[in-house]
Amino acid sequence: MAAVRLQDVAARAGVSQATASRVLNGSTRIPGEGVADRVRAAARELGYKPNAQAQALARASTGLLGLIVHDIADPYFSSIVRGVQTAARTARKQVLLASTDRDFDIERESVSTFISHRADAIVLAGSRQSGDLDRALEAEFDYYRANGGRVVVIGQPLAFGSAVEPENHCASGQLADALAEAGHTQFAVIGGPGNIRTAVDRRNGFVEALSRRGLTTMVEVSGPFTRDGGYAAARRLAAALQLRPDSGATPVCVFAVTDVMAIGAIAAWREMGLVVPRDVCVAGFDDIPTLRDHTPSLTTVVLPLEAIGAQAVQLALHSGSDDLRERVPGQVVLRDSTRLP
Amino acid sequence: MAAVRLQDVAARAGVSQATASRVLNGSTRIPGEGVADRVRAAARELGYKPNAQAQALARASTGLLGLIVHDIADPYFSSIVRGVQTAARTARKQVLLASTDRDFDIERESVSTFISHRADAIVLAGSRQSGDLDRALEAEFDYYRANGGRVVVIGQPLAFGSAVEPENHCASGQLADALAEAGHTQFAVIGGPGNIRTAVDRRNGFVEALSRRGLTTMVEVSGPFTRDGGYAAARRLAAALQLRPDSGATPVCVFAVTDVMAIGAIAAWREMGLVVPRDVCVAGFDDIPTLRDHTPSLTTVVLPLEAIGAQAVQLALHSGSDDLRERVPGQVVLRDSTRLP
DNA sequence: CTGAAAGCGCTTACAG
DNA sequence: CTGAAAGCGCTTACAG
Repeated sequence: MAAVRLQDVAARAGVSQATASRVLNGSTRIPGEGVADRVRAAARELGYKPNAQAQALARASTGLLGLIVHDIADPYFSSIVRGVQTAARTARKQVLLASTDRDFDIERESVSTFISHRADAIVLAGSRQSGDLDRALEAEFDYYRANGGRVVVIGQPLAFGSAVEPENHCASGQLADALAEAGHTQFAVIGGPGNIRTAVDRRNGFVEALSRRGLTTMVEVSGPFTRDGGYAAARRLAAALQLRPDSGATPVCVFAVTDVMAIGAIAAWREMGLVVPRDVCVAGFDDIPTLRDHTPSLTTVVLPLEAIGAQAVQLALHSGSDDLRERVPGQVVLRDSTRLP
Repeated sequence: MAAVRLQDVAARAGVSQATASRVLNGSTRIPGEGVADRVRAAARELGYKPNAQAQALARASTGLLGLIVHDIADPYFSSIVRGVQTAARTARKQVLLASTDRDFDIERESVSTFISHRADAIVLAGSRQSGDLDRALEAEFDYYRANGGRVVVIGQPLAFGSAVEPENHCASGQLADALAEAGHTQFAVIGGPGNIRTAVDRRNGFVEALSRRGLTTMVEVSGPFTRDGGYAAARRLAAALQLRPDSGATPVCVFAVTDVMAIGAIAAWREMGLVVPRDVCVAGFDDIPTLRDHTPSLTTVVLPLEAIGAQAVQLALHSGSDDLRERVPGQVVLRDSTRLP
């Protein structure tokens, strides 16, 4: 049994294929009521389903939205994807998903494949190298944009394309201020990869706000943007600061540039017998959903993750060749993990 | 600037379109070296990218894999999706993702859309109503399968299609046994929706294993398959059992049919001043990644979530019209949340 | 080994 | 308002 085609519907309704097409999909010029009804009835009886591939070929657009994330299992990204999904559904777009495992080769391949599939837009979530963008990737995007494709990035402003930009630098500064005003005097940082813009911005925003108050970080360590990256970095940090359980000393306040890293850090310290916030304090960034049930509750900068995903879809759907930029502020929330005695 | 077509490549290489097609995509009968090289060079110089839509129309398959989950932000599903992504990538398939928000209407629409896009296979993750499957959904699938589409479900065996089935009933029984052998004597259950097969199987497996030992649950409550569902159910359970902080009584052991619900339950109890496992014990199911950094550590049944996603892809890619069934055992792991004094 | 031509299932000017 | 026909960009028997 072959799939029923538009032609089958047309034959059954006793009209031409063009007419059937118009009543079933065409917007303007809907044929006379009687005809339209006959066509719709025929389509229903036959169980007609338009072939999206054929429609895409005949029309300009595919209705496909390409979405690329570093790791779909990371709560930061899965929250964003949720927002994208919801917005895409109301816009009647289908989402083509790629999770790159933080591998830039895979990322580039994904872009290439999405272009082959003629996605109407490509959303790139997760920051990239700052400075010189991968040459090959840029070439892909140039080609894509030249052919009418829209690209929007979440997290880093590229030299081209639209962007949804969390105010990482500014919000990190506000976090530093809030912490200092809460009485913290000693700071340290667990940063991310040096070629990831988001990591760098957050670290800089924090450190610069501190220096404005005449404060300096005692130590800085860094690692991959993952739970394990935070875990490993935290061990090095503990060694550097010679942290001891219940030493009685004023706890150092550590800024982990990501909630996920902060959680890894807390796990590492717990294994060493260190208690947060008694022996060491820590703040994160993002406000991933997981935090809700984490102990101790984590001080962080709240980012509206789902809304960010939805906004990316809005920018992606925006007709017009101009590139848009949407800034998203973060909100500092102090919780148990930075509570002073 | 229009996208470069195969014809452009052929012209530049001085060969026919058929030849260009064969060297660039066709498998058998690769033309002579010289010709092939010229075509490849032309394709590279022009930046040719095959139009996947056109290829899909001309060939039989689209290379698309439709994946439907209840909620992409739920760690259970995002872990599975990660496994699907990885397997799909190695199989060179693209993933079309739909997150339904646990709405069966949206689920049906997603299936319908995936069929329109002529996905080669559709993977449905998340259990459905047991018994009478949504009539409309079934009709969609019948049509789809009749046209060569493969469907594979994760979690529930449908009347048709392939399936990756965690051994919910059996593993829950093993969990009950392990708990009883650890010394627990009083039990309760936080179950899921009555029309969700997975929830029912897990509850039954647990309760039946208990009864084999002459034990009965003291109370059973249930709620939606979510963190908040577990939270609300836990409050009702606490009221029913009249749980009090530090009462000194032997803690009741509660089986929440999902880790996500168990985490919500612990949060509810914590707010009531109840301490796990001192005042109440709890075990979950799934072993979502989040558990790794949860306090207290949660007793659960480990399911290889990513592997399950990967297996679903294998079944989806399996050529042949026969339906396959893959059973996945769970492994009980006892942790702090059920530790007796 | 290579090419001319038909066909995949739709949409959309262009006529009537 | 409706239809005949061309075209979207590929693949693939069928000939040569």
